[in-house]
Amino acid sequence: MEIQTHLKTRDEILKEFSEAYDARFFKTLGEPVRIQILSYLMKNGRSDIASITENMPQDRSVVSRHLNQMQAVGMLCCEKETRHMYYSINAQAFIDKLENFLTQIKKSISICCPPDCCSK
Amino acid sequence: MEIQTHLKTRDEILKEFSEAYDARFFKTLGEPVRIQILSYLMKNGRSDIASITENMPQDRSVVSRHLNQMQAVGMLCCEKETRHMYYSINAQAFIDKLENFLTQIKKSISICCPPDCCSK
DNA sequence: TGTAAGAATGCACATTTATGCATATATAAG
DNA sequence: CTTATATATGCATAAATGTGCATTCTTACA
Repeated sequence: MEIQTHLKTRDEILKEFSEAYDARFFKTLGEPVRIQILSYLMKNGRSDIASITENMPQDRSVVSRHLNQMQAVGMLCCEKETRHMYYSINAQAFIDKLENFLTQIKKSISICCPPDCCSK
Repeated sequence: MEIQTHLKTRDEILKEFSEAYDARFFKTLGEPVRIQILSYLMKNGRSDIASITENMPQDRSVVSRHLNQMQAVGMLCCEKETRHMYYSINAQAFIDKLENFLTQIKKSISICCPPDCCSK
């Protein structure tokens, strides 16, 4: 039985980094329009699509699609009530995803990077 | 003189959040090809463009442009030596940016979000 | 000085993505 | 049951982005 079975290899660390990475999540974060929606929800809380769209130049259908995408990647959650679709920030999932990625990045950089990796 | 001059208003918090947000940075993070480059640099450290390109299907010029963009948003740093352009992860700047954004998100959500904001 | 190697840039092209209109679906109200 | 409202979806279009080839630029080396 090996002594260091609990220690992770460089490859394992890098694999965990890759697994913590969600391209769609960051693509979703990369669009200013969606950050504007996020700001609105932080300021006004749970809102329906019509309310969110009032402060934006985009068409209602466009905002609807953005919201749908943001929900799909775990940033928001939604509930249908009567005719309205209410969206709110999925704070826990959102922060968890960012924190998890940050943790993996830190681990990968500290363990995997050779000394000359991060010069300057 | 007011008592709470050191306390930030909701609008100030949201403004700080907006300022911590860098669309280009997250757009850069959203492309899997660039994450592949990042992984390579984590594994192999400071490398020139030719070496990085060896393990990728993309053309050298394409990789060159990705690297340039990653450097522009603060993820990498580069040094020209003789004919070679060496890139390495700008660990401090990279992590700082992510941590700063995460901090602002947390602040904004905890202070700005109404109680019903993050239901479910 | 001429040649080769590494990288950057101009350009064209393909893919992705954002957008808005028209329409469809679902639900509330009269 | 008809109409109005809120949202979702099909479709076409425009803009952004990724890609590769050809060329240029810089620097090392013969």
